[in-house]
Amino acid sequence: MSNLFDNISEKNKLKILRFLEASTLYFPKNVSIMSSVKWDNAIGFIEKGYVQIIRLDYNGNKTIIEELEENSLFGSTLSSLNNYEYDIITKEETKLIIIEYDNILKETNNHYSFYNTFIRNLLEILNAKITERNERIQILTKKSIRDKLLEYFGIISKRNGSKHIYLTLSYSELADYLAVNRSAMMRELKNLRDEGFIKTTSKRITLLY
Amino acid sequence: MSNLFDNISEKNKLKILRFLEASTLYFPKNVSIMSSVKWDNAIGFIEKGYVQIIRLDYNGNKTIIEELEENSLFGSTLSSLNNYEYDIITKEETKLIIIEYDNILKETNNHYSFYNTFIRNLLEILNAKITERNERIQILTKKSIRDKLLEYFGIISKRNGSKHIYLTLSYSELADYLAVNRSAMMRELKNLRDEGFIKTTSKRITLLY
DNA sequence: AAGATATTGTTGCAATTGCAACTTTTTTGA
DNA sequence: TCAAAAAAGTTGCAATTGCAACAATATCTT
Repeated sequence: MSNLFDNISEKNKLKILRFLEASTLYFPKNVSIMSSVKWDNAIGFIEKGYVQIIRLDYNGNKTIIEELEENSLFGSTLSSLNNYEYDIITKEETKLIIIEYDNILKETNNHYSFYNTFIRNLLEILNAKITERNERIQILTKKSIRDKLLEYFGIISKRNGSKHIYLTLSYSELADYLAVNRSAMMRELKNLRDEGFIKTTSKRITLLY
Repeated sequence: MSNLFDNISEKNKLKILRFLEASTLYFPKNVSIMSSVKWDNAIGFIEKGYVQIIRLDYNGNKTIIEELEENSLFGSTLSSLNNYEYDIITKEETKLIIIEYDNILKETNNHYSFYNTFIRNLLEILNAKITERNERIQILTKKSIRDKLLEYFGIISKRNGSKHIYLTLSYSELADYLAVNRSAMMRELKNLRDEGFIKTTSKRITLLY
């Protein structure tokens, strides 16, 4: 996964932040940062920490839209958070850099050759986001819980090049992610275990096929 | 929805296409264009026509990943089509412009002031794609067919600012899009009709809530 | 270390959904 | 224009899933 400042020196990074008129905010763990920022035209860059973008619908169903680790990018113009149903929650202490979107493409930026690298990184991050979404859609379009689980495991396994998977999500969160009932999912995991498709030890899963 | 050449004159558009070393291809209706192009580092721009990106899994389940109309952008680097399970099918006669991704960020491009506009358009298209995917995920994470339908209708209705919806997808395609069984979906539509939530006349739907 | 809180694991039962097998209607293309 | 193909519409039945209500573990937090 690409980083916004990949292949850019610390000195040039500071230069970029300066002419982007970026501001830096610090947040404690487990707080909403939705209301602290005017997101209409800003994007956020997580320099340190970990946050989740979640969605709560009228039924109280919770969906994790996105998990953002260190060096991830997110924001309204760049991923439509302009909806009151979304919330952004820090899961760790977080250092956030806010950038006004319109500043990204000011013509004067072009005078700096390293700015091309910055834009390339930005395009690559957006591309990675689309890929992520496509993977999620791939999973969600499976009709059975079993197929959703297998697709999820398959994607992770392929990504890491190993049949041994370590779950970063809790099982409750996984059920949310797959958009299925948690206990039905647990039941299906048991079936997969009983039928010899997988082996599990708490959050370690081995694919046996 | 933004276009790659918005706010760029025809003359400058041709200039851009020249230094991007773009090539143009023409396709008839209902053919796969997956194999005609080396997609590993190219993006495609649909100047004229209409294509669908679909996915066929091992069960034979078909999923429409994306529908691309005139002036849309798609491609491997920009949305991970590097998977043999995908196919791209023209649904109309199509004029396709192929651009090598690496050419997009050559430093010499910066000498042209209109190039900034081009990059801005590109960023906005990618952003729109992410938004689209988010909407789809929003729909797919609903647990019942009814809620999926209502979410879908709600999004379209909001987008057009009207309670009157015209379906561009056929009902079979809609079922694929929602990842549900077609006849179960038809049954649920009937229920919604009977319970007075919607009124339908073939592909025209009116929301009554 | 202990109480509080969150997560995991399990089950029965009802509701929803998928599937198959049709008929009817609409669209397509030679 | 007319036959063929595709899409829409229906239904019964079986399978899957969601839901509720637990008990058992694991994990915070003070």
